[in-house]
Amino acid sequence: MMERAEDLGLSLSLSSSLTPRTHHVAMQLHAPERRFLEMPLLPAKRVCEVSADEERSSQRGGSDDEDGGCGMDGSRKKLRLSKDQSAVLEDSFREHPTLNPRQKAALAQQLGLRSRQVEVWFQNRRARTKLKQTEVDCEFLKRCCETLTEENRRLQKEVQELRALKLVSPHQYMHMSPPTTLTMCPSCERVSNNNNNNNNNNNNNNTADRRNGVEGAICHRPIAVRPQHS
DNA sequence: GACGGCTTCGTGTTTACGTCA
DNA sequence: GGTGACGTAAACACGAAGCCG
Repeated sequence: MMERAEDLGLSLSLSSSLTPRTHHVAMQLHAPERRFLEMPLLPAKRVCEVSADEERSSQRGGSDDEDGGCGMDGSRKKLRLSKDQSAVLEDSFREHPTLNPRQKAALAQQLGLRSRQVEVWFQNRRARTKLKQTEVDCEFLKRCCETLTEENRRLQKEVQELRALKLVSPHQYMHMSPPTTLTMCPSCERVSNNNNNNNNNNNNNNTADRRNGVEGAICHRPIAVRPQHS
């Protein structure tokens, strides 16, 4: 079952997921958090019972198995989140791909989970989002590569034809109309006016592409222009 | 400025669980 | 109904980086 990109929060820019940690403490509760706090606690579908107010979230040493996480025989039991819990977490993720401690605690309390579980869910969620984004980027670059290969083939053919013409009649060649060389960047489909603007245009295009969610739309290729005949 | 402790994150791996042939 | 293969996701391990005293 494939999840749609929007379901995975792929509309979020990658950079937006990097909330500066310095803001964690300073951030105040705002609308989504208040909404979480106002919502009723959801019954957690648990494989084993864990007290809701457990707050030990040490990532190393204090494993979940110790702090109420099942597994009397040492095996870790897996909690399966309910649909409602997943929905709330998804909503929260759309609002904030990363959580500050307050948000995490509020979410954990609301869902009847441990902070550590919320934290792990967000980590896995970010990883899944990145994986999906990578797949999308890969697909995009593959298409770019195909386009460029095709273009390269066409241009090589054109060069061969021109060389053949030059051998036949240099005089005739000088009076020909310019060849139909590339005047448009295939990646960003922007027509070049002059060489000086190419780099700037390309950089701007990259920025614009990222804003539009087209990650990986990188155009470093110089744009060929029609030869100037003086 | 160097250092250690703490926390969080990204990344890769392990493993429990659900589904399906 | 039992079973093995496979996919998914929760949990974990580990190193990197930032912050703070």
